[in-house]
Amino acid sequence: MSSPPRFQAPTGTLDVLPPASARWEQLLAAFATTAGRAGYGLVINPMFEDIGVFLRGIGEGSEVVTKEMYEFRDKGDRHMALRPEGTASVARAFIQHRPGLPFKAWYATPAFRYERPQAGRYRQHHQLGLEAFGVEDPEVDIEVISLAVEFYRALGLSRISLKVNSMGDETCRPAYVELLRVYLSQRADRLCDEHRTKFELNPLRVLDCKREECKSATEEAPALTAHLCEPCRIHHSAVLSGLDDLGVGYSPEFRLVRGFDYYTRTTFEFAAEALGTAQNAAGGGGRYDGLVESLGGPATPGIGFGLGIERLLLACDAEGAMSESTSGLDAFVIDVVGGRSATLITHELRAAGLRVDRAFDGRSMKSQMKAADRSGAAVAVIIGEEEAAAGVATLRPLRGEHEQVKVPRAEVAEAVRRMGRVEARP
RNA sequence: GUGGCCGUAGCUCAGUUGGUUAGAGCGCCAGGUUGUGGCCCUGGAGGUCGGGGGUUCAAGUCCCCUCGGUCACCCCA
Repeated sequence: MSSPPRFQAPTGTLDVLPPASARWEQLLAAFATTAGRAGYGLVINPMFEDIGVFLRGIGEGSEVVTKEMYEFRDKGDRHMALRPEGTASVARAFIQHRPGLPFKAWYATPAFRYERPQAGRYRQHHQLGLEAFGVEDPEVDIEVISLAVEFYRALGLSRISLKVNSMGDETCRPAYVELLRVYLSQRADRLCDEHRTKFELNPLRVLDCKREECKSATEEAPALTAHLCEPCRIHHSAVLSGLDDLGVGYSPEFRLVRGFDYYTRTTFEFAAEALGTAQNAAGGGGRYDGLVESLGGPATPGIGFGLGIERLLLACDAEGAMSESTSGLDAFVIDVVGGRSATLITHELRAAGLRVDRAFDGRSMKSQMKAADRSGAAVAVIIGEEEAAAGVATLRPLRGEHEQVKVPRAEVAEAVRRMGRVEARP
């Protein structure tokens, strides 16, 4: 019947179909709840922007921007790009609309990066994130980090580790980078092949290098956290003590260098320890006090957090968290007298707030019963010749110990509710 | 962008040293059971063997190219 598919999802993209998509719904609902409870409102943003938003926002020192961005010219010859992450365009919207401060927002968005796909890495992935603009107080850093922790916990994930660092600011970072540059130049021969010649470009990257040579060469390297200016030092220690006070476990990690240029002061990253794959970052974020200004807005501090849905679900799989649930249908209507009764009854039951499906195409009772069984519904509502003549419906429980009963048409909704409630569904 | 491994039915796979009309299990549809799902039995639908080219009397099987998947590097969610 079918020839080989002419079209398929582009490399590195994913189709998420039911029933697997049910977990996406749960995940989104859980995130909306966590963020909403803390006063963060949903922001819906374009998936593409003038490319400058990302070049100036995320920065040209980031490979996500220089090598991986989907860029194009539209029919008006505007140079656009698909968003590679969420924060820069939320910042752009903040500048454009000037909402009152603090501006606390959350988002769910696809993100696009042209890379070779592998476990937990796609060309289109989906991010959940939240941002707080206009607050310099370290207490908001603690809020953002703890909301992330709370979200992981809400999903039932336990093997998530947290690393925290500070990137300093424009006062203390340049001096530190120079210090690191000198340190590295004295040990250049011990660095990995790539960084031996390129460490000058971005010395911070060497700290993050996974190769053994770089790791051992930087073991004794000066830490930025030890060279922060006084305001950054006070900020950083307030964040750490706040996490302590909330009982949030973390490890300080002076090697933690995140991929976007906009970070200042607090940066953090969550790793899913249950994932044995190379891509185990389950989320991360940090403070970006210079971002709004670099996009042409008023100097406004900010901090945010983002995570990738696909990767988070892999972590859930690895931990056995958030397993797929059944359909949750309350009833399945079977009609062997033409199908119109099913139309009327499903309509009534749905209006009564029940979740109800049915079969079409006038199939045999046996076939409809099979469909009812497969649907996961708790109860089959059967209309045959007898029921149609008598103005009743037969209710047959599909799980559990109830007896099959006949009820008047007007009482079907109530009877379905009764039958479904008593049987605890797994 | 670089490298390893892998592409046979919707899914998981078998297919001998190249040898007739390519198989199984699960799933799907129908029947056994003309008013009852799950278990069982029977039957059916479903494949241009990822695509293209080549070698050969003969290719799912060998060779080349290509597309896709997967894992790793790199980078990150």
